Amino acid sequence: MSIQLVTQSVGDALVTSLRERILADEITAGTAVTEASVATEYKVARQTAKAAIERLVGEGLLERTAHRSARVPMLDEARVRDLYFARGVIEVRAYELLAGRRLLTPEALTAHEAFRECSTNSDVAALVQADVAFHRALIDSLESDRLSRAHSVIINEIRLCLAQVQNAHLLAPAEIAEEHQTIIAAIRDGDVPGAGQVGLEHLEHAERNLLAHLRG
Amino acid sequence: MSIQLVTQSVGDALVTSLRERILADEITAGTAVTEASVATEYKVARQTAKAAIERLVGEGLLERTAHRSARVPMLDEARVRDLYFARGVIEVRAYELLAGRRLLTPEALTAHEAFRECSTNSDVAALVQADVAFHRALIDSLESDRLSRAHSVIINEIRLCLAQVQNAHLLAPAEIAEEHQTIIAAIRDGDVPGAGQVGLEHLEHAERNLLAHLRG
DNA sequence: GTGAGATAACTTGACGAACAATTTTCGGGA
DNA sequence: TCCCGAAAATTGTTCGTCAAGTTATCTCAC
Repeated sequence: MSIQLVTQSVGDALVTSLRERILADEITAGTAVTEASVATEYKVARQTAKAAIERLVGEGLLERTAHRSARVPMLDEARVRDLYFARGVIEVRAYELLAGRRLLTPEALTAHEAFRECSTNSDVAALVQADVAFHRALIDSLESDRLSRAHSVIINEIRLCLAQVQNAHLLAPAEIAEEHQTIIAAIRDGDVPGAGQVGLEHLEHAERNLLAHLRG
Repeated sequence: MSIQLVTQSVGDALVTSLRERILADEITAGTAVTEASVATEYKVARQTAKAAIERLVGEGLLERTAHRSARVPMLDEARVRDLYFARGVIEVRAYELLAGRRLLTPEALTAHEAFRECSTNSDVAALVQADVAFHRALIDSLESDRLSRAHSVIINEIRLCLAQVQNAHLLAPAEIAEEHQTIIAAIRDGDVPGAGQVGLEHLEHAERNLLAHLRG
């Protein structure tokens, strides 16, 4: 048995890099992401750039219509509502299932602690990252590839929204940490409806803040 | 205001055609779907075929690892379990929400009637199609693009499983129609936990039948 | 000056050919 | 029979080209 190496094709690396840059708000919403510009920037063929853009369109991180350049989608109210609604459908049921099994993985608890530690300093990007990691860890606990994948797509698009309002301090870290704690407590107690309820409130809270900032 | 024409690029049409053929079990599991074969079959460039294959891989309808040909994934127990689990997370919560709103669209009711009519004759493919249409209509009632999309991906992969056991009559049409009826009734009555419960049982029923056939 | 229409520039859609890297297949030798 | 190396097949990636559609620009009539 030989030792396995982890390799990555140019195309995969390109997608990864672009995704990171988009989620970091380094590629801002509205600006055109043309196949040619990506190709020259990364010194790859236009075909390769095209393929990467198409994959990101599939993930919802870029938008495009025929014969027009791809753009990072603009943050708008309908989008935020739809994203949080879809996310809620998945997460609420997931938390209920976790509570039913009293299932709290070390990963989830570690992610919770990590968020807590992050919440003392004020680096917004790191905070968003830790928050996402916590929710992702809970979903991953159910060990369903398909569910994790569906959740991940939605979460990434939400990260996009959060990135676009990064400057605004619409996050009260301590409060969020507390809400996370109540979710964990409900799961630990096997409180099925409670886990769904506090999970839902946590999401509604975040959605309200985001919408308020969008209008104000 | 000019009249809008519906056009479709070669690539889109190619994806659509391949998807239909895969879901119709015309492209059987295990057989290689090479870029070259698709290109020559449809008389398109290899790049075009490659892009189409990549999109289908993204949908879970094809599987591929680096430098190896894409194949329709093989039906296996873990896959069925994962698919029905993920589907359940989405549909159960969706039915609860529909019940909470007492929301039954004409489309959903029409789809239910269509399935009923289908259930008298014995065309398995049409039956699967009608069943999928019913569940899709219920999810679409929530009018969330993201949720419908996530659900659609999972449903398509389930259709793949059903296609592979098409010969087996693991469906009791009348029974399924009855279960659909109970879901509708629960939603109409605003019975939130009931809607989730009967929805879950309906899915578990289908999953059990599929798993039993897989082993037997 | 302004608006409409023609024109040019830009961008994507699709194709063909080519070469490298990797996997699979196959045939021959121990 | 089993293993190994060569050949074939397949994907990864690039370049160049043309067509088709979109956006910007410019001109000209009013």
